[in-house]
Amino acid sequence: MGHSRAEKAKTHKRIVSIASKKFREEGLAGVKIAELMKEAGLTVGGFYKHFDSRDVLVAEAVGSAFGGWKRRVDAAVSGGLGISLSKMIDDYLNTAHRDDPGAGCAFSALAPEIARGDKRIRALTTEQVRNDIQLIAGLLPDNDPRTARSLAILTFSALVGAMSLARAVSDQALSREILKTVAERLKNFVSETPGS
Amino acid sequence: MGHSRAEKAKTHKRIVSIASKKFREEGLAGVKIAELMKEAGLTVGGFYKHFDSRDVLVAEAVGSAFGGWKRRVDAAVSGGLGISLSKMIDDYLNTAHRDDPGAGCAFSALAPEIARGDKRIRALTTEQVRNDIQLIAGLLPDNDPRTARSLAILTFSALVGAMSLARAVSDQALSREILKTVAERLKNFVSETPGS
DNA sequence: ATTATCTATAGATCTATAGATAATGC
DNA sequence: ATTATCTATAGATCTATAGATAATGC
Repeated sequence: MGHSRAEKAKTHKRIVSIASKKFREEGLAGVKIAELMKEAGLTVGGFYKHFDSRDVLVAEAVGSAFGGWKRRVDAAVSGGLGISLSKMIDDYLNTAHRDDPGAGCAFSALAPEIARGDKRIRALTTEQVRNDIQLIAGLLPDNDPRTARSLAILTFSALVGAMSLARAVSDQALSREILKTVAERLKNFVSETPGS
Repeated sequence: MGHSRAEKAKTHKRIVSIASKKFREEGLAGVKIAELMKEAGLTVGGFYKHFDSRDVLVAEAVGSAFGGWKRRVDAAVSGGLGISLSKMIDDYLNTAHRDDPGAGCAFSALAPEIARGDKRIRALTTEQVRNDIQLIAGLLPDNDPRTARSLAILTFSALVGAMSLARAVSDQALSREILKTVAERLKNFVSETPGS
């Protein structure tokens, strides 16, 4: 017991990171504080020196999940020679992402619970949706900005919906069909749509 | 106390109906049995003569939510002169549906919780997804069956994703933009896509 | 002296059950 | 006699807090 402030900051980040993963895996309501702290190598008692309440952690962890996804895409965009929309779609709609929600998109894992969430979470979410729409629009072939935005919104919706459905069904063939079909259709669609 | 068997059957249906609504509104984890029974005009004690466990009710209520949606679409299809895809899209992607999840589509309200659910719920869900894909494919202009199925899967995914996102964001203008844009794009898309 | 974490627990809540009550249905 | 519902509660669980402990940091 009794650690430095630097260590406390590290601990804080570790708790948030684990929570972010667990919330996406088990839902915002499904994660217990004691369990979470244990996974972080700590005990329940310490929790409230890090967060005023459970809800504060939820907001921080959801924000962290958004941040992780953003960093990942940003890295892909600026890292190599940029990322194509096609690559982004394949990076999203695959079975690895489907089977590891804890490391994946927070929208497909948590959207309905976020919709029931408090102001803070929904504000974070609004900002993130705006960012993602612009990000996808930027990856589209050079349509006029309005068309690009509109196609980006459709693409984003289809990605989130396809992953949600692919996870909800128990038949693996149907699940894969959903991922594959939506990926193909989105790629064709976007490249073929005329500029208005 | 002490009622007829016919009344018990009615009571059972009433509990399931209220549960189905509440689960879509508050999530599968958010509904308390005592609260639910009170809304049905009953008390907690009677619950377990109707359901072996809470999970049994969840499965029945999710099935009921699917059934309700199916009846609604079936009625629309056979009722008038049939329903167009365009009508169906508008019937789904509007603010009334967004603001009343309890009476709406179970996928956009519950998909991530269903994905974490038990076998029974996921089996029900698989069947329902299959039905909905076929239903949407049947509403599409006469493409070949494969194309129709593929477009139906994209359409279904986009509907569910758009509603999920529209509910998750707090900015009303953005929320409406998502609904409106996806509705328009889907309508254009489907009518313009060549038969392969 | 301050504080990061721990142990222990109060208080609230939720599922499920036991036993009582008042009807139905043979 | 059977049973649909009620009242009451046991048992489990979860959030949050109180007070102790062992470090840091002035």
